[in-house]
Amino acid sequence: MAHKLNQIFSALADPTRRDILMMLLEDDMAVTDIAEPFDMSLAAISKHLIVLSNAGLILQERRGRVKWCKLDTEAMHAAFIWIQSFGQLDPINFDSFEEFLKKEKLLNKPETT
Amino acid sequence: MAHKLNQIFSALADPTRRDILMMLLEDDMAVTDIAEPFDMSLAAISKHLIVLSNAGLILQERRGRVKWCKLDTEAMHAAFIWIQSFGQLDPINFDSFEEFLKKEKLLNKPETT
DNA sequence: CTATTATTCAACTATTTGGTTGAATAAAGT
DNA sequence: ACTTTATTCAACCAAATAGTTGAATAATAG
Repeated sequence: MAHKLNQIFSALADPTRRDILMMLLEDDMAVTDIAEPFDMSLAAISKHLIVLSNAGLILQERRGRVKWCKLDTEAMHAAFIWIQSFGQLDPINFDSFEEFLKKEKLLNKPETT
Repeated sequence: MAHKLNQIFSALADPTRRDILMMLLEDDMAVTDIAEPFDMSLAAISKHLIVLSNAGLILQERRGRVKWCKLDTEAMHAAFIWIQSFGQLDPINFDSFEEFLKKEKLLNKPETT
C-alpha cells in the first residue's frame, strides 16, 4: 500500500480527526465518548477512528464491549521529521506556540461552534 | 473556506506533491521542468501545482510564457508548529534524520521507479 | 432470558480527487 | 505571418472520501 506518509498527512487533513487527536492528548477515551461533542453519527466517528488507526496515529484496544483509543506518537513523529527536513525550520518559539494553540482551540473545537 | 491546515496537510498527503516540494528545495523551477521526471500529463502536474499554491506551500510567478514555482515555507511552518504541539516532541536526532531522508528519496523519487 | 449499551457493518449518496485527452491561449522565435 | 513552446481550460472518468441510516454483533446489567 501507499507510503505511510500519505496516510498520516491524509488523516491529519481532516479537522474532525485533528480534534479527536487533541481530545486524546488529555486522556484515553472510548469511541462513544469521543463522538459525543461532534454533530455527526457514531458510525462516522468510528470510520474516522479507523482512518487514524490505519495511519498509526492512534491505538485501539477493546476491553469488554468498550474500545479504548489512545494516541500513538510514532506516526506523528514521522510526519514531524519529514516536515522538519524543509529548510531546517527554526526551533519553535514556545510563546507564540501557546498562543497558536489557544487560537486553534477556539477556531476548531466542535463544542464552540 | 476550510481551515488552512486542512489544505496544507491534504496537499502534503500526495507523494507527487511531496516530490515536487523536494525538487523545489534545490531550486525554483518552471512547470514543464517540474513535470519532466513524472510519468503523468503536464495538465495533471499543473493541477498539483495549483493545489500546492492554494495550500500556500509554493508561490507561482509568471514571467513571459514561463511560470516559475518556488517554495513558500510559511505554510509548512504552520503544519510544523501544529504537529509539534503533540506531546512536545523531542528535538530531532539529525543522524537518524539524514538516514530517513536517504530512505525517503530512494523509495519515493519518481526518477528511481 | 431480556434489555441495554458499545461498536461496527452494509448499502447507499454526494462530493472531491487525481488522472486523462484535445482544444485554447499566450508569448517567443524565425 | 507562421510555428513552436509553455501553460491552462473543459469535459470527462474512475476511485476515494465523508457522511447517512438501519440492521447486526457482542458484552454487560437486571
